[in-house]
Amino acid sequence: MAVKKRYWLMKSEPEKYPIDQLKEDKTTHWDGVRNYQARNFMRDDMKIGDGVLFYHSNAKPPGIVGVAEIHKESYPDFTAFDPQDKHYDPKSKHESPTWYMVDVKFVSKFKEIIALNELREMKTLEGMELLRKGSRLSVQPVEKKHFDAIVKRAEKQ
DNA sequence: GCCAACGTTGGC
DNA sequence: GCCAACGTTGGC
Repeated sequence: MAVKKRYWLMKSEPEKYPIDQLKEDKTTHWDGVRNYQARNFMRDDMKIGDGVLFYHSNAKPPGIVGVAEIHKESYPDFTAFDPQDKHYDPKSKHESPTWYMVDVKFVSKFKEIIALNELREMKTLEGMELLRKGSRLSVQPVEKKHFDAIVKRAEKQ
């Protein structure tokens, strides 16, 4: 029985991993998330085929740049085991990993970024987590109506 | 570079 | 369990 498709937003700094890189790679593993709430979404709730809004953070301007989808469900984030890695976490053990990641697949890149200031002006996005003051979660759920409104907006570009 | 809004750590 | 100090995120 198919489970209802869910929608997400995932942030990436374009200096580290821009959407163009995902387009080239086609799929990638989403490593380096070190926040428990974000981890729980990835580990427990993300299913193959779920929709993902790809957000560029720490960018000029910040905003949503395209769509991806969940390509592989959660498995241990191996970068946490590597002492040489920036995201190394000695608390995470192979037998009981602390951190998990998923694989995402490129779907589309918007013709133009939908900048954060534009998103804030869209009435249809009222209540969206991303737009909440102080929102910092790098992996967050998105309501279908919000996901659809953003994709629709992108199609009008 | 500043700083608000968190999240984490560790002393008590 | 409380909470001050500290670290991080990320917009501006």
